[in-house]
Amino acid sequence: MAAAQASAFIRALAQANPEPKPELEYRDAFTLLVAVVLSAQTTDVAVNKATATLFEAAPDAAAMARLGPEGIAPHIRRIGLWQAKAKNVAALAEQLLARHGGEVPREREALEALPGVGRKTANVVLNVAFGENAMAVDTHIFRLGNRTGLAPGDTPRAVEDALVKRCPPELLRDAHHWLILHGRYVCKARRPECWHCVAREFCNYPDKVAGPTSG
DNA sequence: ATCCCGAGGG
DNA sequence: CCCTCTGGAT
Repeated sequence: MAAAQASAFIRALAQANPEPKPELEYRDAFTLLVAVVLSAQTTDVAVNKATATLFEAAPDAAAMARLGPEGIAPHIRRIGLWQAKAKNVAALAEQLLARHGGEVPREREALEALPGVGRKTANVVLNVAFGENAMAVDTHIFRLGNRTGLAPGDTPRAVEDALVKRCPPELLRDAHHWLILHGRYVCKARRPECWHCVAREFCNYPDKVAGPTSG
């Protein structure tokens, strides 16, 4: 897909969603970071429920560190991998205090050095919370990038690089939400619903699904 | 059965 | 590259 077509693809999503409602509701760096750390192999809805009570008990790194794994666990028992995540989040809060004055660092290296934080989580925080030139690639965006031709690549990193290169810079931040929501609800893994896709005319997917009964 | 906004370790 | 950690929705 040419660069111009990639821009048109993303602009079509933008026009359809002037005020995108993110699945994970947080834009503040600390709450977003914790929410994303909790989100592996779990639905966004479950994470939002868990974090609602968790952040009431511990709205910042200091409070979260005080809570500790045993204090965190009861809030997140309904989500997958909660035992490891309770430890990670507690350790994460402690390191934020010990090494970053209780704030979330803005540097990729510092972010990825935190327990439970890999490249994907770091990219979400860099992009969504800090507005940096980064793009997180999850399973949805990976699939969408390849299927549509928007950002092809055989590794998440390759898809990431293609997206950062092709997305208009001023749209990069919100594109994260647009793409992930589009991947979840329209360009789905099993039955992509091409018949009401707003970017259909810019998509290279060869077998565009015609209607609900054809998939 | 299969999937979900992964990271860490072998 | 592979595996494991884990629960809930569909």
